Amino acid sequence: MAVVTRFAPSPTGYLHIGGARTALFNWLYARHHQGRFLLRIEDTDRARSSADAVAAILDGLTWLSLDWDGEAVSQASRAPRHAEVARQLLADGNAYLCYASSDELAEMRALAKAEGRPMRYDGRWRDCTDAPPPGVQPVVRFRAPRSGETKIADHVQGEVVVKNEMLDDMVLLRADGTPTYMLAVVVDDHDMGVTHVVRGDDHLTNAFRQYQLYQAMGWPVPEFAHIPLIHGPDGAKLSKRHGALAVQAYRDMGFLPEAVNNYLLRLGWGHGDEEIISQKDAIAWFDLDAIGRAAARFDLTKLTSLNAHYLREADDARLTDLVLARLAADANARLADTARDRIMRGMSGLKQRARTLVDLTANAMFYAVEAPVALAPKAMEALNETAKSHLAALRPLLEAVEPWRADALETAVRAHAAEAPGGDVPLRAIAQPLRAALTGATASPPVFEVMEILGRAETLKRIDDVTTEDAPQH
RNA sequence: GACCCCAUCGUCUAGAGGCCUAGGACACCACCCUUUCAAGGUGGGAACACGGGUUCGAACCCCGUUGGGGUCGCCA
Repeated sequence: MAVVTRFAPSPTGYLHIGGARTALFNWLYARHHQGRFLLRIEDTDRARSSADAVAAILDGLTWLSLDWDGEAVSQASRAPRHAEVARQLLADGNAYLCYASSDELAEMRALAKAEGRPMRYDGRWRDCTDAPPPGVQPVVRFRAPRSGETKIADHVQGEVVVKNEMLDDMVLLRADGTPTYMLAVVVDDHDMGVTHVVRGDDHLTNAFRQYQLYQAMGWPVPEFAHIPLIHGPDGAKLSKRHGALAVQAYRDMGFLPEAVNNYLLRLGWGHGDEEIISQKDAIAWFDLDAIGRAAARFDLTKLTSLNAHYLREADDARLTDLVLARLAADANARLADTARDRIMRGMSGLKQRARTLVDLTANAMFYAVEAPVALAPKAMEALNETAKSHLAALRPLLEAVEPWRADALETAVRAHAAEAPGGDVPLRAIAQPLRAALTGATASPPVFEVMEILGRAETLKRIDDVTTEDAPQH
């Protein structure tokens, strides 16, 4: 049978990093088996759902290139079908009407708490033949088995058993006739042909009640895989207030989607000693049974390291576009006409020195702007009097170098350093001031490469800017 | 509190009774390379939570303890 998985977020907020991992695992499993990966928006709680949240979720999945098959299903739109199933359950005696008021429920809750046991509906309407109280809209409750036990063979958690007496009669249809999550998720997963339910292990206890519902309807029960939640760096649960950022936040921080995917994949899943895993390999290797049972902590440093790797591998033109877009958003950047061309040509040298797109953009700034460049404090320090005299002595030589290429420039400057009056000067005594003058920083791509890309005129202008008395200071 | 789940370096993990004096990655330290910074190379410190079993033999199996986590809604 073809594998069908689904990702079923509720649109009450953005797609956070934990949800993204759940989506990734579902996607990977489906693609591994050449099955289908479906998307269902669980919006049965109308009050808390929003179109913005749906848009943010779709945007997040798209950015991670987790494409879903077919149209995203709105769970709310399927309410009539949910009600239909509830009616069938009622007709079959697997459900009943419950007229208990919220006050009565609150009493049960209070009593349960006082007695130190979990809140469970006491089933007072389960077999009640009394006349219903006037004016009360009933809810539909599931008639859950009261004895025996329910067993789930979970792909991650293994075999988990719970005594049926621990489970109460859950609400299927609310007083207003709308379905609850428990009913909707089972009906939809069944109707959509979902074969494997992969979700956070906060749903593990729900799985038992859902299992019973499948049984009551006589439907085949899907395979389950409840994956551990992601924790924050301090081991506490990752919450929106505690590091569970929207995937878009990682995009803004300058991470590449492939790095986020690789990182998320390695969080709770491993394949031998493999660390850098391409999407192709991930699809080939992914397996639910290899998912770890313990919760993992989110480590931004490791994500950053992975990102640096993917940045180095990324296509220059793609990175140039990304950097330019960030530069364009920076109101302070005075972009030169040649910015794109220079950044594109300098990208291979730039990208291997950056860990995020934020770094990359900052480091590309000296290529993007027109002279004079802003000097960082350390660059200013490097440009002391000795350094300036070296630059001044170098200037006429640079004016004459042919061709204006990195290799020729390096040969010329090295020769000049070796022939310097008063013994040879170490190359760095000249290269560092040059770097400071040309890039405004003390670290950059190879300085001769920088010179070639900037061109003779721009190079000389930048040298003049720092060797002239009224050089602009920033 | 009840029920359920989990437990290998700081972090992510490999490990499915002997291959483990526990491997890899990130981070950290040192050295090499080097025009800077990265990258790369080499080396280093760093873990089987604890206590009982079972076994010729346990990181791997069992029990308990401790410590984490999850769930207990007419939310999803």
